[in-house]
Amino acid sequence: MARRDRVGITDVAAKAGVSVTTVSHVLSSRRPVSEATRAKVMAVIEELDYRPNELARSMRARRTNTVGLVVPDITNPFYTSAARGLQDALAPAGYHCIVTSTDSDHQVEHEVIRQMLTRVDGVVISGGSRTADIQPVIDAGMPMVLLGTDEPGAGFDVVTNADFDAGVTAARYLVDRSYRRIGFITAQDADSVAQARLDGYRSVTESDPELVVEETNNLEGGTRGFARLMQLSEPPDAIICVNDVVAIGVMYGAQDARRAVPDEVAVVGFDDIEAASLVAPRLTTMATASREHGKAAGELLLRRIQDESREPQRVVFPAKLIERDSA
Amino acid sequence: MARRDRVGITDVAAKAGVSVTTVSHVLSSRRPVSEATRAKVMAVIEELDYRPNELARSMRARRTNTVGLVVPDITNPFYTSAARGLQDALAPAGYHCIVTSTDSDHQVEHEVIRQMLTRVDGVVISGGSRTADIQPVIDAGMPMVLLGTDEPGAGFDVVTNADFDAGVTAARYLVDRSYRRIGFITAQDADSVAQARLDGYRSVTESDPELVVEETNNLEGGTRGFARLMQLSEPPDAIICVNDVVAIGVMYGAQDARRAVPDEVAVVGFDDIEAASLVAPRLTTMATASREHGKAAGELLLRRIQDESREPQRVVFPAKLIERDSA
DNA sequence: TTGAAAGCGCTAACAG
DNA sequence: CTGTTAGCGCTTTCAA
Repeated sequence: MARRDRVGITDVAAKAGVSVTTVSHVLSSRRPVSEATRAKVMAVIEELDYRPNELARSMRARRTNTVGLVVPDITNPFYTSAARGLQDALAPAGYHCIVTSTDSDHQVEHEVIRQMLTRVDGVVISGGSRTADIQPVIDAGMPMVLLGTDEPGAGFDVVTNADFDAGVTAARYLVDRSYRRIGFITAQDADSVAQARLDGYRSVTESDPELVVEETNNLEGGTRGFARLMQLSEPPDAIICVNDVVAIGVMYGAQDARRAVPDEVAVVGFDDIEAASLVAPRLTTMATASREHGKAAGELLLRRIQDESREPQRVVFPAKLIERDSA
Repeated sequence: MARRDRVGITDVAAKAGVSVTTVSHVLSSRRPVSEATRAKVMAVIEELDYRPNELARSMRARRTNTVGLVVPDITNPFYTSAARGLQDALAPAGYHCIVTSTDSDHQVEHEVIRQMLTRVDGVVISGGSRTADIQPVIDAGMPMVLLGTDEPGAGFDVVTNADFDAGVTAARYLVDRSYRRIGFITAQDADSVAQARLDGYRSVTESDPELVVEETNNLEGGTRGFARLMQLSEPPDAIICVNDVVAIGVMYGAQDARRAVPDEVAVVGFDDIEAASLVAPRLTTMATASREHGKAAGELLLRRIQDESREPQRVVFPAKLIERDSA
């Protein structure tokens, strides 16, 4: 089955006995067309099943109605939700979205971004890209919003998560519920997100440095971290973990050690992954509004595309405490 | 910051003192260019940081190097992985991917697909779209591959999951391990995937109809289903669940009823969601090779774009048994 | 080995 | 109210 030759505006014009200009205008309503003509043209459009070629339109208008989304890995739930939120914002405006995963490879990222530049009206970039990687975007004067980064390099639209505050909220929640010694399990080579969460926690507890342990960023890390914390002369009665997987690991450690959660140790995680509500006891956690992040990024980007001289804006979403059974 | 006017091929030609034709040819190597000229042109390209406008290229070549992916919801892990696999296949070929979630709204789907038609070289459609919705794609002679559908409507490239076989494998695994009475919890208003899994199970057990119960497709459904199954005069010693969430629900039911998993009741799920390896005991499940699905779809699509008269092909992936602790 | 010029399908001045 | 025409930035005959 060969691709059928698309019917063009010329075909419509010919068949309707009018000029292409007129056809163009019945489509765009950018200038009056007599009712008779309009009807005739519409009939022909219908009959020929004509659809304007968006490519040609884009070329003329220098507007592609498409934006690019660059993420480390679309498979990461945070980015998945964000992508969905982005589409939520884009769809009503008739915008499409090209998604690319870079696996955090700067080379790939750089290349991908350059490739996109001529095909999109703007880009959403996430995953703490280095300034060097986004330089081409800046040079091209391409509308851009940074997602989930803490890049201080102001001058751009940014939407990000209040990770420090999330750390504060988690710690305070525990304090308010009379937990006295609160431990924290963080990840080895913590990224800025993990660091901010830890800093937030530190800001509310008079932290005994012993209470903060570094572990691998997985289930086993959590279990090990729990064991280490419990060996302290004064073990904690509550543990905050840098993310839910680690937190679940902690709960298994507790289970193995016959420590009741939350009665003997409370556990709080971050992210609200699906498993958080599926484990027993269900995990109390700080949820990131990832879909909202994406949506906000989309709205910001759309506004910037419309008005490139707008003042750069910074949107920060608070994490939301999801009270469940583990604390 | 106004969008800087992109430097075009004309600018390069002018600055290099050659014709645009020549510039075009040093880029495409579609005809010989003297080494001196080529060097000069390359130098100017470098200096001006010139990048050809892909839009204009696409328009001439009638090839956009972009494909569309239409899914019900990119947030569903199956589609997320598939999207990633699709990109895996596409990236080496220099193809990009426009992703759209339709929420299974036929209206949206129809509209989205029509919109895409002039912007992409092919589409991957998933989520059991009705024939009516994909009619525009067919009419346009647009290369297409159906993902995860069982649409018998042959004539298209299809990549799908061997759900029936997965049901068989799960049941047989249990039989081989000497479980005698195997129950199955399916979902109310089961879709074709659920139905195929159930059918596969039925084909290996001499099924006592009592052993198959319908429940809501969630954690509670699993727990309830477990309770119902245990009330049987001859309760099962193993339970297969239509998906992992239901299976986890079953495990909680078992826990509440003080039935040891897998010693008293074995549990097997489908999908291998993240939580499957995070719950205790870890859930044995039939994993769908979703990323491979997407990759295969991409390869099929690229081949069809190259050769539209190729014989339609059907790629079926077997589910993979992930042995863990629950069975 | 190189150029001039004709479009790809559409929109928007600029005329009637 | 409608039509003619000049491009958008590129590739590709056709001609030298």
